Amino acid sequence: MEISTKYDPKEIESKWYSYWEKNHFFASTPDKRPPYTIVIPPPNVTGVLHMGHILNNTIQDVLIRRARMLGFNALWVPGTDHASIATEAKVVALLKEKGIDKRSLSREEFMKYAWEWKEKHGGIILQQLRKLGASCDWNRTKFTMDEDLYDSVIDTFIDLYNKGLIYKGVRMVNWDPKALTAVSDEEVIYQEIQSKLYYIRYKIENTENDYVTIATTRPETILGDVAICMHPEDDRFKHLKGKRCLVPLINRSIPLIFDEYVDREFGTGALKITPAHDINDYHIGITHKLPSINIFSDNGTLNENAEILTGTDRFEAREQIIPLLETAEYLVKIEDYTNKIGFSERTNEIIEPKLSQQWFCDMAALAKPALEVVMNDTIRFFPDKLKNTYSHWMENVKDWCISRQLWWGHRIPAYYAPNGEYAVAKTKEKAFEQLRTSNYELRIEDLRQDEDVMDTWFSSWLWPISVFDGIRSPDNEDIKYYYPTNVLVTAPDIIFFWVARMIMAGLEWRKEIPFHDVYYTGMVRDKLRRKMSKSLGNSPDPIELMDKYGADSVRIGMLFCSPAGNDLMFDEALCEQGRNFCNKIWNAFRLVKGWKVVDHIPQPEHSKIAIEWFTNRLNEVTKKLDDDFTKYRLSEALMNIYKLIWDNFCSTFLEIVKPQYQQPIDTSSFAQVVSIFDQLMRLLHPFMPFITEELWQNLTNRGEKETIMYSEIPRFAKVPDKNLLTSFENTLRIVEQIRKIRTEKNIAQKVELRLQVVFAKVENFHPLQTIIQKLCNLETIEFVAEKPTNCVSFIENQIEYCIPLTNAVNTEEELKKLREELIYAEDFLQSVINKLSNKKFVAGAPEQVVANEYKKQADTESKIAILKEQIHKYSL
RNA sequence: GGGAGUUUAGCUCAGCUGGUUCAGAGCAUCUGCCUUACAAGCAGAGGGUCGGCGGUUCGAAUCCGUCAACUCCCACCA
Repeated sequence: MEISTKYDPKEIESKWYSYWEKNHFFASTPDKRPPYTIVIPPPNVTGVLHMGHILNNTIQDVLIRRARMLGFNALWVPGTDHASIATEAKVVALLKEKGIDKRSLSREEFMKYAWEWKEKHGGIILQQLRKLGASCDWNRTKFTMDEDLYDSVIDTFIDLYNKGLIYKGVRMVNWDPKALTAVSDEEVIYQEIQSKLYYIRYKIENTENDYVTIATTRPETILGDVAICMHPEDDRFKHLKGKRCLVPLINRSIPLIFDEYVDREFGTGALKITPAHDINDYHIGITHKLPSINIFSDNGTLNENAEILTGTDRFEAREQIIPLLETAEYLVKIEDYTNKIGFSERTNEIIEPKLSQQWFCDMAALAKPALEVVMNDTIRFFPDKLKNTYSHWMENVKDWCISRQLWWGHRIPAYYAPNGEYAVAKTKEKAFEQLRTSNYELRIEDLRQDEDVMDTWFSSWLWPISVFDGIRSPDNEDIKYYYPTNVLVTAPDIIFFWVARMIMAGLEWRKEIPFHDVYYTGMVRDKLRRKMSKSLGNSPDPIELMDKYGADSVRIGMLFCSPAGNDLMFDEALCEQGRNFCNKIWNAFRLVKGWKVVDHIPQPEHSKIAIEWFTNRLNEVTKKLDDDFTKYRLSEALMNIYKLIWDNFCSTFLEIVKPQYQQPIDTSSFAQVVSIFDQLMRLLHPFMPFITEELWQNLTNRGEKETIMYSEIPRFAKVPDKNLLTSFENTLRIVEQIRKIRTEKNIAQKVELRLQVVFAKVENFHPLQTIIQKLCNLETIEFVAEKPTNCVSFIENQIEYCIPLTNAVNTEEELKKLREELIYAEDFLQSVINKLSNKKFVAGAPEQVVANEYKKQADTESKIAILKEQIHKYSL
C-alpha cells in the first residue's frame, strides 16, 4: 500500500497518547533509580491553555522525557491552583448571570456553588495539556484546595503564628473595590494613565479673600482632607503658618501644616492631605498626628463621612464634584496630566489605598536564608542575570499581607471570642481550649472563625512540598525520595510571588531547597513584539494550532524561538517549519521502508564510509547536546538535532547510502541505517514525542508494551574520529564545487560527469572518492598530469580539480573568475605577510597562532601559484 | 528617581575567559530544477565596518570609557 508523502499527525498523536496513558508509562513510584522530579507550576483551575502554557509545559516535558530516557525515575507532578480571587470572581459573575447575588448567600452556600463549578469546569487545562503530549503522572494530580494540601496550609499558618512571624495589624493596604478584598503589593500593577490635574483653592479661615491653591488628580477625595501641607522653607507660604483653611463645599476647618516631604516644584507647592486614601498622606498623617477620615465604602462609593455625594461611586463622584467646585468658584484650572495608577492584577480594578485590619507575615527572617542559597548558587538561576532582580527584592522585602476578604480559599484558622480575644488553632475545639483559660464564661458556640481566607500564594509556596504531603507527614517515602525537585520551569514575572516564597517555605519547613535549578522562560509575544493578549486578539489558540499542525510541530515551533530568559517572538510560520520537519522525517522513513533488502550483495564502499562517518558525527552531536542540556539551552539543542537530521542524515547520509532506482540494498547497510534512524528518533523524542514513537515502533517490530519513552537516549560515548570527520567535510566541499559547476553550466543531474584530479597523488585522495562519485553522479574520477584544455576547474586544499566539458568553455568568463580569485588571494597573502613581519606580533602571540599564520602563508602561496598557471594557460 | 539588561545579515538569535569554528545558524530572499523519499522538496547563490565615538593591545564583535536607542524590574511626586 502506498504511504502518503505527507505526515498526518492527527490520529497518530491521539493513538500514542492513549497508549502511553493506558500502559501507565508516565507513572512513577520511588525505587532504586535516582529520581528526577519536576512539579508543574499549577495553572489556575479556571484557566484555559494559552501560548505561555505551551512554552512552559513543552520545556518541562522535554526535560522530563529526556531524564526518563537517561534512566532516571522521572516524575512530573501535575495540578491546578485554586486562584482565590480569579476563581471567586468568576463564580460570582456566573451566579450573577443566574440572578443570584453573592451577598444573598451564606458562606456555605457560596462554597457549594464554587465547588460544583470547579468540579464541572475546572481542570480543562489539564485535559489540554494531554494534547500537547505532556507526560505528567496524572494519578498524582493535585489541587491546592485538596484536603491534604488545605490542611498543610493551615498547619503552616499556625506554625508561623506560633513562631511570631504572623501577626494582625491595621495598615494601609491595596484595596480592590471590585473583588472587595485587600491584595498584596505584588498584585498591584501600575500603568500610565492620561488624567487631569485639578487646581482647587481653599479659603483661609477668618480671611475675606485669601486662598491657598492645591493641585490634585483626585478632587473627590477633598472631602476626606484633614490638612494642607507645604514645604517649611517655601517663602510663598510663610505667612500661612499657624493658620487654618476650609475644605471646599463642606467647610470643614483643617490646619495648614509644613513638611519637607512636599515638592515645592510640583503643582502649586501645596499638597492636600487625605490620610485615609493615600499611602503618603497616611504617613504624613501619622507624623503630624492628624485624624483620618475614611470617605469610601468598601465597594468604592462615597459614604456619609463625605457629607455630600453619599452613595456615589468614586469615579462618578469625581465627575460630579467638578461642576460643584466650579460653581462655588473653588476650581482654578484643569491641566492634562499623565500619572501612574495601580490596578488590581486579578480584576483590573483601580486600587484604592485603604486602612484596614489584615494579617501579615513577617518576611525578614524568612528572606535571609532564601537570599543566600540563590546568591551562592545552591539554587541556580537560568539565566543567572535574574539573581540581581531576586537579591534586590529580597534585600528590601516588606511584610506580606496574607489575608483576603474572600470565601474561596484557605480560611484563616483564627477564632474570636465575643470579647475580642482570639486564638489561632487547627480547630474550633483547640481554639476553645486556649481561650477558655483566660475567659471562663466562654462557650464554644460563641466562638466565631475569622471570615478571611489566605492569599493564594500562601498555598502555592508549599507546592513542591505539599504535593508529596511533606508538611503533614515529613518522613513519608515520596517526600524523602522526590524532594528537592530538580528544576522549576516558570516565568520571571512570578519570581517574587512564587519562586522566592517557595525557597523560603522549603528552607523553613524542610530545611532544604525546593529545587536545584530554576529555568525562567521568556514572555511569549507576537512577531511584532507585542504581548499576547485577549484584547489585542493576537494570541493564537493553541488547540487550533495543534489541530492544524500537530502537537509535535507546535512544540518545536515554540522551542525554535525560545532562548532562556529572553522574550520570544512567536510566529505561526514556526509551526509550519515544524510541520515541514515532520514531513522530512516522514519521507526519510518512507524511503528506508521502501527499500528491498537482499543479503547476497556486498556492502558498497561508499555506504561503509558513510555509516562510519555518520556514526562519528552522531557521537559528536550528542556531546554538544549533553552540554546544551546542562546549560538548559534547549533551543540550541533542538537546532543541533534538526540540522543533524535534515542536513547530515537526509541530505548527505541517505543520499549516499540509497541504492540506485529500483535496486535493492545490502543487508548490512540496511540494518545499520535502521539502527541510525532509530537512534535519531530517540535523540529527538523529548522534543517531538509523537512522530518519534510512531517511527520507532515501525522501524523495527516492537513488542506489546514497548515504548521509545523508556528506550535509552544516545549519549556521548567515545571521542569522534577527527580525521574522518574533517576529511569527510573536505570531500563535501569538493562535492559542493562540482554541484556549483553543474548549476552554473546548467548541466542536468542525470548527465554523468568526469572529474579529473591534476597532479594529485592517489594517497591524498583515497578513499572518499566513492562519496564524490555517488553524490555528484560521476562517470569516472581520473588522475591526470596535465590540465585538459576544454574544462572548468576549481582548487580545494591545494589540489586542482577539473571537469571536462563537451561544450566549448567560455574562456573570457573563466579568466575573469580566476583573476578575481587571484586578486583576493594576493590581498589575503599580503595581510598575512604584514602580520608576520610585525615583530611584536611574532614575539607576543602564542606559538600556535603564529604557526597558523605561517601555514596560511604557505597555503595561499601555493594557491596563487596554481591560479597563475591557470591564467597563463587560458591566456595562451 | 534607583537598578539591571539588550543592540551582530531583511527577521529571530549563537558567538564562554581577546588570536583558524570569527564574522556564524535557522528562517526569509534570489537563481536553477516536478531528478527516482520529500515542491511542505532538491541543488546553488547573495547578504553584516558586529549601535556611534574614543581608548587598552602586536591583535577587539569580545576588555575599558562615553554617547545613543530599546526592554525589563523596583520606587509611586500629589
